[in-house]
Amino acid sequence: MGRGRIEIKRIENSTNRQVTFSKRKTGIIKKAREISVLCDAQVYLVVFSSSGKMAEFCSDNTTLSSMLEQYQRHTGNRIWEAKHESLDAEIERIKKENDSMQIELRRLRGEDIAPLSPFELIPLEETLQRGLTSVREKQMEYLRKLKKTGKSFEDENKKLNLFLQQNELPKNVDMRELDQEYRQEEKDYSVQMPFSFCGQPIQRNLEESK
Amino acid sequence: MGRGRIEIKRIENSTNRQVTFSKRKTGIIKKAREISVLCDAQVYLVVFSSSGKMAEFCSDNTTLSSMLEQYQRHTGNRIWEAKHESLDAEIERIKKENDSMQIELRRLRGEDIAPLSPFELIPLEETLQRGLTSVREKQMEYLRKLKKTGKSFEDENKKLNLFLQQNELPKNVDMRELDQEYRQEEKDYSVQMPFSFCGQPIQRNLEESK
DNA sequence: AGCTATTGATAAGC
DNA sequence: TGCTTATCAATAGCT
Repeated sequence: MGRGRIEIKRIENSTNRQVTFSKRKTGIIKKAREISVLCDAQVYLVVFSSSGKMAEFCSDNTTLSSMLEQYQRHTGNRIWEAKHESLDAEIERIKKENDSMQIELRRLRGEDIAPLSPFELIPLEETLQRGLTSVREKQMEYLRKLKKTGKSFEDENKKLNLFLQQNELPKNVDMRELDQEYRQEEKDYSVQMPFSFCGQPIQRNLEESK
Repeated sequence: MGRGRIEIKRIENSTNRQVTFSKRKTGIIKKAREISVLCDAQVYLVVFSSSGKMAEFCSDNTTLSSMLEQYQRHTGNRIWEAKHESLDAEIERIKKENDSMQIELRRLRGEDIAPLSPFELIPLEETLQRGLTSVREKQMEYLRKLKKTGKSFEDENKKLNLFLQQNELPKNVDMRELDQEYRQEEKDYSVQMPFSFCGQPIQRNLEESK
């Protein structure tokens, strides 16, 4: 239907293709409207050109969603079910990951270890020991840096007290005393000495030396 | 286009309407195929006749779902997205939970603690210390139970060696010697003594006492 | 379902 | 894109 018949195959000239798309798009949408009016039919049509332009037609008194519901009722297909399922699967996967992390976290905190066998306790203990060693190493590093810069310990002490107050921990600890403690114990702090104030003996020592 | 032009309005004669639907349905689907091939376009078309018959066309290399996704990307409309939004939100929530657990786990293992301030190290250390205490308490419990039941230590020793072998840890440790060690240190094991064999001095002791 | 006169869509050109 | 026009395609009405 035009000046010469054309073969129905991809139009290679891009400009030509676009022009034809534009014309035929108008045509097919007109056809869609006509059949919907003439035959009292429900019609939905979308077209995307190769360059990404979109055009749609939806018959009056209908929406795309109602159309899709009808489609599903008719075919039994589940259009969005596929995506739904993949989302469900991902949730399942992440939840599992979550659970195992939760369990490991609790065990590292020493909770829920009752059902563990002695053989399971060993790697747990080692992990904790390594973590503790690493943390204390880091703490020593801070202490050494503080000493080196010669920065006033008083400022740090104030900050520390503020922090301890906020965290409901023992107050009035002097950083210099802490440092003294550490210098005595530095040789094997990594395994033996807790840096924080969770042990009674250490707290007593600090208070006595005030 | 036929024997006389027709007005585009609902065809009242039901039979006629169905006939026209059938003919035009064929026509519009042909048009749909043509535009999709000629213009390399993606096309989706559904029609429902007033009597409930359905026909659809979907261009090659596409599916209705992919079409709809494209539609949504284009229009920003949410067709089925409402149903998925809650799932997406849950995934987001769990992932966040996951991330923070991951971070805490790594810190408890002593990894990624470089950016932590001294004040952040303190509660971390306390948690580790508590965990370690708890784990060692549990280990002592097992040792006490073993002693009480009078069960042969040899069996346990074999099991332990097997385990250590599998985990590439020091071998040939006798549970009885371990127990000796612990009895000496039991009073303050919870803070001081590692149960496992990560410290050189302890290993030497074990070997010396053999 | 076919047939065909007739209108409708559109390819090519501007 | 929009308009024009020569042509081909779709289809209304009939059988």
